[in-house]
Amino acid sequence: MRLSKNITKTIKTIPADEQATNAKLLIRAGYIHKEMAGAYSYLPLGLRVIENIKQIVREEMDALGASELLMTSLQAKETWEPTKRWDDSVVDIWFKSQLKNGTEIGLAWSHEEPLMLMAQQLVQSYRDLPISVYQFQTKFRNELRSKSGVMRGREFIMKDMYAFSRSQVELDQFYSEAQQAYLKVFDRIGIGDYTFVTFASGGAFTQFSHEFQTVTASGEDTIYLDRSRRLAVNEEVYNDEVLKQLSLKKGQLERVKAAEVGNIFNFGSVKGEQMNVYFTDEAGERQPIFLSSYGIGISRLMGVIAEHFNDEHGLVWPVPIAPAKVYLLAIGDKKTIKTADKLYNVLTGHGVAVIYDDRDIRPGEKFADADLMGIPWRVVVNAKSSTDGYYEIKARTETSLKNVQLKALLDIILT
RNA sequence: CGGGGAUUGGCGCAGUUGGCUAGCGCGCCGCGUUUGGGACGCGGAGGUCGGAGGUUCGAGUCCUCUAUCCCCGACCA
Repeated sequence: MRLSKNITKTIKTIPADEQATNAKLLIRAGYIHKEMAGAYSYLPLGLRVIENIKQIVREEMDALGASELLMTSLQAKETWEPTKRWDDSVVDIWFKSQLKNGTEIGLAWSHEEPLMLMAQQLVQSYRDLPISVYQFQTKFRNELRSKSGVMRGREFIMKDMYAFSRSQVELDQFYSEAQQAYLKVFDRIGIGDYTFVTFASGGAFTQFSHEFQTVTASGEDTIYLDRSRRLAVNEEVYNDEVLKQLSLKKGQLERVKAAEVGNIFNFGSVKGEQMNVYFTDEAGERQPIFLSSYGIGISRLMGVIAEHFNDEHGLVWPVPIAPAKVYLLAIGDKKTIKTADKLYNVLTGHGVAVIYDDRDIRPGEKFADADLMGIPWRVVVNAKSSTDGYYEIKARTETSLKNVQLKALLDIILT
């Protein structure tokens, strides 16, 4: 990406209508644009981060054997009535509208019910099971109060996966595999060390659901964390009995703020019974389908990571999700620029995502923007580079510079 | 939904007790000098003060209503 072609410009002043660190940084660096409270657009850089997160999640979900689909955001009233969840007094975050003919519709805040209805049609036999699907979808939730930048929006991107099983045993098996896959995702994204499986309220179906909570001061949740066991309990279910049940010791627990980046639910056969989704087993008996669902807040993750990884100069993206691996800039005359152009092509040719600052501005601004945008590697081509073949490279997380030749440069960047 | 704060060029802000052509910084445009950590000089463009109504000779400034944004709380399948 050539910065001269990018619609985004970094800004020095902090947006007055944002308090949250993630929003301030993401807006200043040109990753997102605020449309209204709780609704943000993803600009080119922000979209790359979103896509990078999605790709990691996609790979891990695929590894579980799930297949990707994409459902509609428009939902029918009838779909939600069997479970009573169309009712505003039961689910109070609906955005509702209607068709020209007066038919009521809702904007998707979850896809559990529509997915179940789809399964009713597509899944008939035990031979069709187990099966799991997932999607990256925009969810709409009419929050009374959205806040904290992209961490709690009225519109956000979520990965939701649904698994259909033939029995509780089969469900539990998948559930624990998915849990491992989730840990792997957060590891790969760069927040594995700060993200913990957390026991939370399970709703009407089971005693607990499992959340994945990332420790951060800006989090909305309070959890009690046992670091040695890498387990936590959400404050909402925290009591002596629960501690005993999980054999957690009060003295070893830390009370910390955290942001929920994932949540997995075990619905058992309840949903299948409620919505009349059955399959025929080996014996020819009609059995309710077992459902479990698995969410990851994709856009919230971007916010949580921005909150966690930054310094006084700006963002500091973990390498796997950074919008580019390299921030390339030239300092010097036309000949230097030509050398930088060449290097840009070489790097791009190796599949490296590069932000090439080809703007006609002073070096200081480029350095400042490289830092603010939080790109992992900064490569400088200077007047000498074209003659001696050395390029300067610096990591965003360090202050020391290295001068290396192309081969060494590639070694550093490609590993 | 309860409480608190805010709304003035693209962004961040200042505008004393109501008073003349509404200012400043950043950004933007032009010319020149600069070029390894957000340069500098000169010259420009751009706002009718969130919206509606009112008080007044006169309203960015006072009153009423309203919209939006931020924060705290409540809420969060």
